Amino acid sequence: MLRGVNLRVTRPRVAVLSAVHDHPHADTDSIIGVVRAALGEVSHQAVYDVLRALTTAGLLRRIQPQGSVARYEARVGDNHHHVVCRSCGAIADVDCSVGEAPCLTASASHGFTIDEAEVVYWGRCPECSSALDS
Amino acid sequence: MLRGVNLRVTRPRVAVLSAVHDHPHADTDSIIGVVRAALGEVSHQAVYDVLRALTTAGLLRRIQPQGSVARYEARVGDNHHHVVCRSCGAIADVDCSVGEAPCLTASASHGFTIDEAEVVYWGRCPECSSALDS
DNA sequence: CGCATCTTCTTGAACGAGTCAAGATTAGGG
DNA sequence: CCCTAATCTTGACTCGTTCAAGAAGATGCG
Repeated sequence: MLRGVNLRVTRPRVAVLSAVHDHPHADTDSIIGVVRAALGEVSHQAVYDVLRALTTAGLLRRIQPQGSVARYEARVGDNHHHVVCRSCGAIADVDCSVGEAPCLTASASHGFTIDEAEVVYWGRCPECSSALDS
Repeated sequence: MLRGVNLRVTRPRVAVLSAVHDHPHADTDSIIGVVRAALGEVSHQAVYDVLRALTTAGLLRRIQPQGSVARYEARVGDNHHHVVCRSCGAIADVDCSVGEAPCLTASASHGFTIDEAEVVYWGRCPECSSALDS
């Protein structure tokens, strides 16, 4: 999998990759924690580095809703979006609601060449919703 | 306008508000610059404070595409979205392409109560597009 | 108009995510 | 097995943003 994108196979890389697979939408700190649990001491720099390398290679996707730190997920290339909870910051996946490329045709694009539409739904997760009612 | 939302009318506030009106999508630093040009010395803290107050009051909207610092705009409540240039970071407004509330109906919302859909289009602005061709 | 009060601004320090840089390690090809 | 270039470690540092304490200013009332 790493070889498929011309990257050397190192222990930190394998660990980061499986960490993200096992913990979708995890922030960098959590990933560092998981990786350290698996490998022992690993520098945060290495994790940042690996995350960037994998993101650039297209194996990971970086998401960063407002007011949150960077998070990573392994689902790539399937054009899905995210729901973010306004109170607790939980993130869930949402499949594209209107076909293959949702809203990709902006009405007035000002001459921009658009290649991607990113959608973030804001609301409250079930837990926070019911917590508000009580 | 400020009184309408129960905020005291101070020189920094007026200056910030008109700065954002005149410079849509400006980042905080630019706003500080504009405000200082108008008023003389103003602390960055005051600007941050005012921006937050106005955002909370609903007079401004804060946007923050990935890899960019916070930006503010005065168009609120009309459900429009943004195109962001991948190379130079320029931002332009895009009216909602599919009616009042675009994509607001996610297919599988995981029980989330959704109240807003935020759309960011990624691409290249006319300048950067042609710069790439040459 | 002047005063009391509470909000807002100034000053200065602190925080945290992320980045930069230099040198030690290590994976992979020959 | 060895060489070379990519990768990891260590540690310092940047930059946007926030926190805190005290001074200044706006608003309402007499």
